[in-house]
Amino acid sequence: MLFIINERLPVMVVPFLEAALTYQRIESLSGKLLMTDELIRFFSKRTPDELEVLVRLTMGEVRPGYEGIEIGVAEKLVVKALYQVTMVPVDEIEKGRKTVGDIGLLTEEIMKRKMQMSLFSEPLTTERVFGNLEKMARVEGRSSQDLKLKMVAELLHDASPLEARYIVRIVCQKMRLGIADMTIIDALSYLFTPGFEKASLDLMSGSGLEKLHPLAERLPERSTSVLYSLMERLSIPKKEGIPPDEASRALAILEDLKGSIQKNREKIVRAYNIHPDIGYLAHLLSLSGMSAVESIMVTPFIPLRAMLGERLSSIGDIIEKMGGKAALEYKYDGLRVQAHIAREKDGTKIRLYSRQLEDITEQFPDVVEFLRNGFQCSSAIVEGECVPIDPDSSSFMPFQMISRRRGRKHDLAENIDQVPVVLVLFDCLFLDGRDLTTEPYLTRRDSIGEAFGGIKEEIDPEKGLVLSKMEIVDEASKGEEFFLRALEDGCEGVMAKSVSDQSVYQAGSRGWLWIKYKRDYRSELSDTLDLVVVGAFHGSGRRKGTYGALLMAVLDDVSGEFHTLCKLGSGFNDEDLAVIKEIIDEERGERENVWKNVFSKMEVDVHVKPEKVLEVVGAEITFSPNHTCSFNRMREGYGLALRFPRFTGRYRDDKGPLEATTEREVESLYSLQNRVISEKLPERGEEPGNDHHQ
DNA sequence: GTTGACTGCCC
DNA sequence: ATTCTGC
DNA sequence: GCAGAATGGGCAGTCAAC
Repeated sequence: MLFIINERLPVMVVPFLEAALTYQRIESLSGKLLMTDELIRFFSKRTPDELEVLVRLTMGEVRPGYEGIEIGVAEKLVVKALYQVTMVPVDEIEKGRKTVGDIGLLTEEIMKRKMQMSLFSEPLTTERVFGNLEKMARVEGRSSQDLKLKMVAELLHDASPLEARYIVRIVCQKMRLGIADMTIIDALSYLFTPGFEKASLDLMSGSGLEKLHPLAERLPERSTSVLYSLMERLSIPKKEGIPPDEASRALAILEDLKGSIQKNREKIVRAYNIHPDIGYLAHLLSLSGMSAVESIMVTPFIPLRAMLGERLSSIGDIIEKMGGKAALEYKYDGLRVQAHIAREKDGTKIRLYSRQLEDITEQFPDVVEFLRNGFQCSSAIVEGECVPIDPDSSSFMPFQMISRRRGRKHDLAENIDQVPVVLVLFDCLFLDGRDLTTEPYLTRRDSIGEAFGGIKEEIDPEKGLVLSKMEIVDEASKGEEFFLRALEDGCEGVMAKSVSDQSVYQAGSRGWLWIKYKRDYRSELSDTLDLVVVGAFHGSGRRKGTYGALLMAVLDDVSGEFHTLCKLGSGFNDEDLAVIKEIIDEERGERENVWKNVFSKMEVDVHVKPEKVLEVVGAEITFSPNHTCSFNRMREGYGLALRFPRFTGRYRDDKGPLEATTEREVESLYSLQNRVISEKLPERGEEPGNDHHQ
């Protein structure tokens, strides 16, 4: 199935300018329907191969994400290429990045200024752009950076400024058009729903609809706006001077059509969720129509998109949302793993996929062994969280431990010894040839036991397979108790799961059948921090012209220095962004003037005098190689940082920088973060709060 | 051979 | 991961 | 409520530069 586009025939001739103009129009529009119309127009009347390439380009990809093919080019390399093409000095380009806030737009501007000489260039085709992207993804080894750079430069050289904008964005995989996978699927569902032509003819042939003929004639364009405005006008027949019975007949035809589009959209979405490659689906649709897409089924060794959960901040709300009853499961802090297993003639084949569906089998041979030993059926897809454990105490280790295994290629054997893991299973999506994604939660959970007989909720480092701890609750107090126990046992929180008959596995979507509930969603359980702004970073995209993130520090009240704990870029609304810009522009200054008592390893765009205090909340304190809070005090060579930091919306104008959270306070939060919980718990008669951070 | 910038992918 | 926004 | 786009900490790998 691995093919190389260049080798396919026929050669396509879609000018890249057409793509660029389409993208430009999409960006300038507001309203998803209008954007969809542009896409529809762009995608229509293409061969299957052309369509596939156009879809991939629009997604900013060469191959589906799960194949793990990397272009390996991002902003820094683009800056170099841009320099090669325009001879505008790198530091000038860098300066522009800060004011323009979008590497694509910046490229366009610089090209406009500097490119009078490219009259002899060859017009770009989408094929050529795509072909170069593929080459970029393929090259590696010595001088590969140079080659990639040359390929970007080559495209830029032949591109008009507008085309350059999008080449750069495609290369960096940041299209920011306001459309992405779901809107492309929308467009495809319009394009491949049959019946537009017939509806058009029907409307044209009826009597009394003459006023609508110009629109009805356009139906085969498959534009959303044509369909919607026809329907709107037919719904007010009197005003339009149309016979009511004619109108309702016509309306019924269009309702019908709209219904089919909706149904087809759902079918394509379903296909996408169980075969997450839109380029492939587009090709298939173009070649064989909807029926081919409908026949796509859940298949071992094709990873499904993971189901995600919504969030709520109280157990009571969760139980209410789920109709009075919910299953609560521990939410383990590790790597999400989708395991595909099948017995074959020459043994049991097993592959592991990450949440983004990358193949991570090679990094976890121990997990593969656990699965092989425990598996009692013929084929299955199961899902779980791979968590690092301390085998002596059977307690969980911090997330940072397992990060050391993810993606590792070297010294695997030692690494496996250093970071033992177990796989905590929580779902079963496929068993012995049967697709279970449409079965309710409790059925799927039972199937885990069927696949792995004797699997238990207790951690068994030898066996390596664990069933996620679960309890069905119908009152908040019971749920709270379970939640606190989860925290005590070293988990992030709980995942509530609907136990209704409708509780299917919603691959790829974030619905209300699963609801996340974490400690830091609850203010009583997570302390907020009052941090001092010491630096700022220019924003990009919709944050251009304001600061995208701030560098935040604590006070070391012994030395009077400010030490950094995190950057902060989440939790700001538009007003906050504007206010913060003013604050910073007031306090900013030259490094040597304003950073006399600031100790930071991190470079910033703008140095800020430690003055303003903002309230920040995060999930937990971790060791940090980048931040200077408590540097060398808790661990040699490391400081402390805040995981998942965000602004609470509260400006602590009542506090000066000397009243900010101190380094010592952060240290004590770090030491206490696992114990505080157990003090709030009733006795359990088991081991006391396990301080799982060694 | 070692280091550091850059990139991509985990959360 | 979390959060905000436009529709 | 959905889809999209801002942003966080931190890890490993790759490659260029030393």
